[in-house]
Amino acid sequence: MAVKTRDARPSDAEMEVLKAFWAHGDASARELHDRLPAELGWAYSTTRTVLERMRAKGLVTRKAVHGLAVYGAAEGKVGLLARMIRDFSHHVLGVDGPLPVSAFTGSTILSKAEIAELEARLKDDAEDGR
Amino acid sequence: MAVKTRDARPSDAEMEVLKAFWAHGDASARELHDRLPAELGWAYSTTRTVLERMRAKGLVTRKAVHGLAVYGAAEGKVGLLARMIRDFSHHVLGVDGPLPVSAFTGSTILSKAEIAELEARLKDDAEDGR
DNA sequence: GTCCTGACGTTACACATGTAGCGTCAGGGT
DNA sequence: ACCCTGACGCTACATGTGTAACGTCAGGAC
Repeated sequence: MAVKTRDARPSDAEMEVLKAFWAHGDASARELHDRLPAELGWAYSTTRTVLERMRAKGLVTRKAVHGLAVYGAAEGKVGLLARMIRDFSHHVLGVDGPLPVSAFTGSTILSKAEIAELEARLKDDAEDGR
Repeated sequence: MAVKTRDARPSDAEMEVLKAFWAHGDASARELHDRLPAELGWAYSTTRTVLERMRAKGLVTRKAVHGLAVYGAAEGKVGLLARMIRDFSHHVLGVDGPLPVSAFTGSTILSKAEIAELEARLKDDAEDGR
């Protein structure tokens, strides 16, 4: 519970990586690269650099499995998205109060249950993240 | 209607400027600077630089009024926000279809009418902005 | 034992962004 | 006529981001 994954705002490229982790779980750099959408057109080295930077920022974790480096998202999808949504709403839309997430029903990366959880979080912790 | 204000995604700092324009209308660099929230702590020169970069990107317009440079938002609040929301939703949340904006009712920078318009736009043009 | 291959770490480089200073020129005050 | 002030244009510089190559080392192929 003492996860102090405080801020760390993922960039666009980083979001792609996170989505891949959320969708298919932890992976080695090579596996991750292979599962990233081909449209990105990244070179393998690009994938690795992005990954390494994310590790530096604490966005992904890394553990050695039989000597192979395996990465994974450091923070859960819902938690991170809650923060990002709050940020966006506040800062771009000027919305302050708790906002209904009813809007995101069509999400391809969130299940019904996750949306419910997301809603709960957005309603909840509005006064802690620095 | 041939406004081709295509993309141009405003950064955080740029959003501050746009919000100021939307809230109080066109202004000279000095006026704009004075009306920006003091919490930003920008130096006047910073305001001017941001403004100039925005002009380069086509985010703001500039006209000389009696020799004084007066700037203004190039694109309407609703239009720009519609694009930003679509972007965010798609890219961060993986939402594709038309999304209900019902969520943004608490916005301090959007009126009821504007939210309605926003909703219309989000529903509408989903296939043009390259 | 030698060599190839793939994983790793390190470094590079261009452009965006946040933040700000310097030099110049014109108009108004005295 | 001269100087001050403010507006403008340019330049600067650190950090973030997108994108990628180079060099090294270990384990398996032969």
